Amino acid sequence: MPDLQVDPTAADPATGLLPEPGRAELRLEQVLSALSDPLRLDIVQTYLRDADGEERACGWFKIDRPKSTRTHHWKVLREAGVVRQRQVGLERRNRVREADLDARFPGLLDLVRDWKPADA
Amino acid sequence: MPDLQVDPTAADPATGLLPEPGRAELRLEQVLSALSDPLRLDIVQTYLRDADGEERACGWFKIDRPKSTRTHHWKVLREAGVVRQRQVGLERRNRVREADLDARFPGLLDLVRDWKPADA
DNA sequence: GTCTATGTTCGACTCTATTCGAACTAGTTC
DNA sequence: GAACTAGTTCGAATAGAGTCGAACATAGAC
Repeated sequence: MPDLQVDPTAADPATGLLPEPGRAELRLEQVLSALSDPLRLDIVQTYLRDADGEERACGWFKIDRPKSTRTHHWKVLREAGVVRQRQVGLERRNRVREADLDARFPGLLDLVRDWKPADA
Repeated sequence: MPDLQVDPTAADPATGLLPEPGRAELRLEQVLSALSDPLRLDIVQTYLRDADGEERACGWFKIDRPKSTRTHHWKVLREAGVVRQRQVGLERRNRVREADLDARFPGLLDLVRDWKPADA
């Protein structure tokens, strides 16, 4: 008997979109928690500064960590609703959900854009 | 031989101020981390909404947790630079560092003020 | 088919956070 | 002095977050 359930971790076959919270489901505490890690803060800042609003594959961000670590952080960001991920062939293309975050938490992304890392 | 060092956790004898990071030392990731806990977010929001800018003792916030837990959360908030604590007699009087936070992270406290808890 | 590239999943480990009770300290009041 | 109060400190238990290697999956090029 085949399992007719849909894998809740899988990408939408039509759009390639991975599951994410809707705009109304965004939780401030979860977003803050996702952004409180320096590595993730750096990912989001790099996107905001250099990605020109385009989708960027994980590899575009030069993250000097093992692949499993990177996957973990992308997942945290996606589940908090900070980034949207779309599967295209082998790549997972990412973009920060600027419109959703600006609508729900105005000014927050500006703080991330202006952030200066501690050891800089 | 007496220890002439000053206890770095003690209140300033003159002002009663407990040690805290200066405005320039505030770190976005640390502030976000401090605010990512629902209990602490509630503390800060309660102050912003109801404290009228005045100092408030810990007991003024009706926090339904053991005393040791409350002490812990106040310490996290103070060390992140979110609140200032002043020892006055038996009480520890608290205030959110609105001017410092607005200067370094404009808009952040507005998000806290407008936050709606999950189970509300 | 093989090879390569991009990323996931799993399990384990470590480190940090959170929670709390019990004992304690220090003002205040009597 | 004793009693009360506001809060700390310590130690321990538990839960959670970050890190990583090894094995795996899948798409594309050849």
